[in-house]
Amino acid sequence: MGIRAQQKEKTRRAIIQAAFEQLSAQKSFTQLSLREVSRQAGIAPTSFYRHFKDLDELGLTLVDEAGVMLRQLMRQARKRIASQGSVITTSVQTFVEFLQTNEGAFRILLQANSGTSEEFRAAISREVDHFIAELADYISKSQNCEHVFAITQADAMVKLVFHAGAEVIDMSISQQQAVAERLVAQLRLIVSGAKHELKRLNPHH
Amino acid sequence: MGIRAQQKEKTRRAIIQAAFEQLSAQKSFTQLSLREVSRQAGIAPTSFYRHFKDLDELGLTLVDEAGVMLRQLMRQARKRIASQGSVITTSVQTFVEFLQTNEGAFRILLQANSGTSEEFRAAISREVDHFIAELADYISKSQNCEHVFAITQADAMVKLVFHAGAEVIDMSISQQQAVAERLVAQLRLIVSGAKHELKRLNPHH
DNA sequence: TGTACATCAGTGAACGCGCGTTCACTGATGTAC
DNA sequence: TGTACATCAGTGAACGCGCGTTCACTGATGTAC
Repeated sequence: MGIRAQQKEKTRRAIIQAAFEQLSAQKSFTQLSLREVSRQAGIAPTSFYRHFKDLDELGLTLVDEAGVMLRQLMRQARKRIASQGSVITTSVQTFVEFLQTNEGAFRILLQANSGTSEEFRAAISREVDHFIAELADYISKSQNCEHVFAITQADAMVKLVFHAGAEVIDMSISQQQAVAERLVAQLRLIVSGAKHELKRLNPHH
Repeated sequence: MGIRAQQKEKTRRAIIQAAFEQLSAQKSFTQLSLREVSRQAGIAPTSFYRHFKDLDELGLTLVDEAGVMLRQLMRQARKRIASQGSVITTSVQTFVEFLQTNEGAFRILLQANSGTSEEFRAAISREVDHFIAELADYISKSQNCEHVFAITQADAMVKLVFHAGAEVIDMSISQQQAVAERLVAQLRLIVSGAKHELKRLNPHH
């Protein structure tokens, strides 16, 4: 890669990073401004257009990046589960750690999808659904249950996890602990309920 | 109430209604503009100030109004449950009906709390927590279980319901049906899991 | 009931501001020979 | 290696726009006597 391409890539990263950094409880994606992001990225507002057609295109890029991180999270959690067991607590713990490391990335997915273009919302749904589908796969294998039943569980679990994530991200550590514990209890309820239901439907186990 | 006070109240209602009407999947509360709301309410932008200090104050009013509607929803659901039984499906059905009747009101609560003032988010939390507390009360009575355990269940259920509501509100009726069914299955999982856990902890029942 | 004054919801003009976007330009990097 | 030209990331000036907010005002409604 030539010097010019390297520099361009560096600027592109600066824009993306600036956008992630601007996301907070007080400022959601829809409230980002091209000028403000450019300012923080250290470029003139007009330079923004050398990298993205508009803010919406940047938004889709942010969602993609966040998706990549989600997949890293999954891989990491799987690795830890394999070595430690205790699926639920390990997963929740891994998730909380990731929240802290990749705050901006998760805000894009957790925060309001509202007030954005249909395309943007679809992109977020895609990432979340992908996450749900992977979890459902895991569940249907380990419980040897129907796909729909696995999806029902996975959907509930992921939504509770993400919702808790959205709460946790702006909390003090002590409050985080309480939410994490409640989340673990809730996930256990679902797992326990699923076992119960399965037995009821397939008594020959 | 004099003519002047009546007219003032009427204008105030017009502002609130205009704000609710402007909320949609594409436009969240943070994206409302004082001028646009005033335009739709049929008044000059400057008249807005005769009723609200600023948009934030209007926002808090909208949250209050939505809270009132939530409480109506609860009363209605209770009444129906008493006469029909089948707690879960009745509740979900009641909720879906309410979503359609009070769309704007629910968007305020369901949509992104993000990108707003701390006060605004606190007001929304208050309404939702109140809803959760009422449900937890009901649960702890009917299951004769510990308060924390009831809260865990209620929190999970309300969050799943609200999340499903946020999905449903912009869907065609056929898609709504699928989400509603999945939601019912998820709530059943939680109830079933709770029963299971209770038995495990209190075998002398 | 009639009159004189006070209140105050609603208004139009005007303001300064940050925004997204366009344009022609610069000068370092890349390429062809 | 050296030269002449092409590319293109980054720029500063300029634009029109909708915004929130202020101000002095109007005229219907309310009040006191």
